[in-house]
Amino acid sequence: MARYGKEHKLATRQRIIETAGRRFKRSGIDGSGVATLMADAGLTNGAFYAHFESKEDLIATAVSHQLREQGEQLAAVAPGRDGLEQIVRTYLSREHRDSPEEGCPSAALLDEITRCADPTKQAYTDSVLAFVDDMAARLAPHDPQSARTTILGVYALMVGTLQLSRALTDRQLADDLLEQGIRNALAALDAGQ
Amino acid sequence: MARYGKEHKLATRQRIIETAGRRFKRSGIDGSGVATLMADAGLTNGAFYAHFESKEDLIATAVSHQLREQGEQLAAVAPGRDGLEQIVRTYLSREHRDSPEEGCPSAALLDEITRCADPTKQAYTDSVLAFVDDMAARLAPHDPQSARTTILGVYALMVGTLQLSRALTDRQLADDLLEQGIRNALAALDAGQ
DNA sequence: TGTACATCAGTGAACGCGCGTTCACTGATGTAC
DNA sequence: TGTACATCAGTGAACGCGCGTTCACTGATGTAC
Repeated sequence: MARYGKEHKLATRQRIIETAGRRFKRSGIDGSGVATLMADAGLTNGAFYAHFESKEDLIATAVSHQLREQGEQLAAVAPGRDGLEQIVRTYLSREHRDSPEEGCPSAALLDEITRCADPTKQAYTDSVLAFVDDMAARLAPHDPQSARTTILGVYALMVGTLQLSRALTDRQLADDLLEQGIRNALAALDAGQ
Repeated sequence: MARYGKEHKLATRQRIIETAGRRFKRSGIDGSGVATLMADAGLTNGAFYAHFESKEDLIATAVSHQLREQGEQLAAVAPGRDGLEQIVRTYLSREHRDSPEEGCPSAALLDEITRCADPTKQAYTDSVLAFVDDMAARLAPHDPQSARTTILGVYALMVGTLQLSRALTDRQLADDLLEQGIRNALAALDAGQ
C-alpha cells in the first residue's frame, strides 16, 4: 500500500473531507475541533495544514462535498413526479430525522453556515444550486429554469421541517410534523407544475 | 437607584437574558462565550454564576424568553386569516432576513438547539407549543387542537425558508425564495382550514 | 543489485488564546441599637 | 441621629482545558548511480 505520492495524499484528503462532514453534522461546526476531525480520519492534528489552508477551508470543502453526495443520492431515484414524491418521503422520514450524521447537511448545519465566512456561503450556494437545478430538471424537463424557485422552496420547507422535528421532545408531535411536512412539500411541488 | 435587594438582582438577570438572546442569535450558541455574554449586559464574567447554574441554564432560559417575546409580537396582530397572512409576510420579509439579531430564535439557532442537552430541548418544545397553540387559536378558534399541526408545519416551513434565504449569496435568488415561501405558507394555512 | 541520498506524509509538542467555572475579595446598601 | 455590623451584587484573577495554528522532526518510499 502506497504511503507516498500524490495518489495517497489525495486519498487521505478525501477521507478527511468525508469523516469531517459526518462529524460536523453530528457535533456542529463550532463543536468540532481540528484535533477531533483529524482523529476521526485516523490522523493527528499536525497533518491538517498539509491538506487544508484553514478550518474554514475544510468547512467549505466538506459542506460542498456533503451536498454533492446528497445530490448523487437523489439522482439515483426515478425521474418525474413519482421520483420527487419518493425523495420527499425519504427526506421527511423518521429514519432521516433520527440519524443526522448520515443525512442532509443543510438540516444539520444551515444556521451555522449562515454565520460562516463569505467564501463558505458562496460554496454552499453553488452546491445547493447544482443539486436544486438537477431536481428541477426532474420536475420540469422542458423548463428547468422556472422550476428552480419551486424546488428551492420545497427544499427550504423540508429542511425546516426536519430541523423542528429533531428539536421537539414530544415524539408524537414530531412524527405528526413530518407527515404535515410531506403534505406541504407535495402541495408545493404540484402548485409549481 | 437600588443596587441592592431582590428587585435589582432580578432586573439584572432579566437584562442578561435579553442581551444573551440577541448575542446567541448573532454569533450562535457555541460562538458566544460567558465573558462576552456578561460584557453585553455591562457586567463581568464572575457575576454569571450568581444568576445562572451554568451556560446551558442560560441557553434554555434565553431561548424560551425569545420565543415568548416572539409569541407576544404575534399576539399584537389582528386575529383571523388576515392576521395570519400578515404574520407570514412579516416573517418572510427581507427586513427579518437581514436582521437575525432581532428576529426569530428558531431561524437563527434551530440546528444548534437540536444538539443541546435534553432540558434545553424540553424548554424549547414547551415554548414553541405555547406560541403555536396561540396561533392555532387564530386559525381555528373553535378547534385550536386540530390546527396545531397545521401551524407547526407552517412555522417549520417559514423557519427553513428564512434560514436558506440567509445562507444564499445570490440576493435575487434569496428574494425569490422568500416570495415562494410566502406562497407555500399561505397555501399550507388554507389547506389546513 | 546495492547503497546513498532526496522526498514528503504524517507526528507530536508547543504557541497564545478564549473557553466554562470557581472563589476570595470589594464596597455600596440596609439594619440594629 | 449616628455608628457598628450584616448582607450580598458584582469584581477580577485564577483553575484546567481545548481551541486553531506552527514547526522541527521522523521514517517510509522513491530515485540515482
